[in-house]
Amino acid sequence: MTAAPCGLDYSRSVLELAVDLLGATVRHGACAGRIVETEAYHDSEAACHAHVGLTPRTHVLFGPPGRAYVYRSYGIHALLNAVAEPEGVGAAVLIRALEPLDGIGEMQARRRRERPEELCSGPGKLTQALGIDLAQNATDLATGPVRIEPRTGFAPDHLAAPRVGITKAAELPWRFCERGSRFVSRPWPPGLRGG
DNA sequence: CATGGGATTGACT
DNA sequence: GTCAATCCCATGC
Repeated sequence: MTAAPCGLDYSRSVLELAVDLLGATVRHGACAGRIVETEAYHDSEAACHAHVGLTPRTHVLFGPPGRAYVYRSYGIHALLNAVAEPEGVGAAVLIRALEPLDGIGEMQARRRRERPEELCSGPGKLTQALGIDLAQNATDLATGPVRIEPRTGFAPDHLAAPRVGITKAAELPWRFCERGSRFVSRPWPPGLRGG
């Protein structure tokens, strides 16, 4: 038996952090959800924004671990990441899906959807549901407006698979989902389901 | 300064 | 299955 972790170490390997964030809670205002899907990004591979080096956009990624990296995707959506690894390394974990916990009425109003499965089952959906936008970029995830509370107890059983929606470094299995969750952004390929 | 490309989503055929 | 919405920012001239 290993001891249950009592905190999150954002400075560790982005792959380890991506798994460790499964089961953690994201909270913003009155809304909160349990992380059921993550993806890892690292400056050593081409899908990561930090791959181009230090620019105004990637400044946060290369900064201290444990901060939020929020950026606009396709001109429409805000996507939430947790910066990982020591300062000087550009790496982050993309939060891709949550299981809604608190403030569900508020999430339903923002999303204009009723079903819990449609509130946070995607990286753009969960930021809309929780009211997270670019104003929260670079804020501290332990003390800032957007907080991540470590899970209590053991890590959920999970599956690894290739990341979604990228064209570069698409072969790396750096997507992690809680096994059996109905709140993930999209179903697993046939044959992998239930693992 | 002009251009092009997205770590997406929802509506539609 | 296809496709448009819409904006930040990296890149190139």
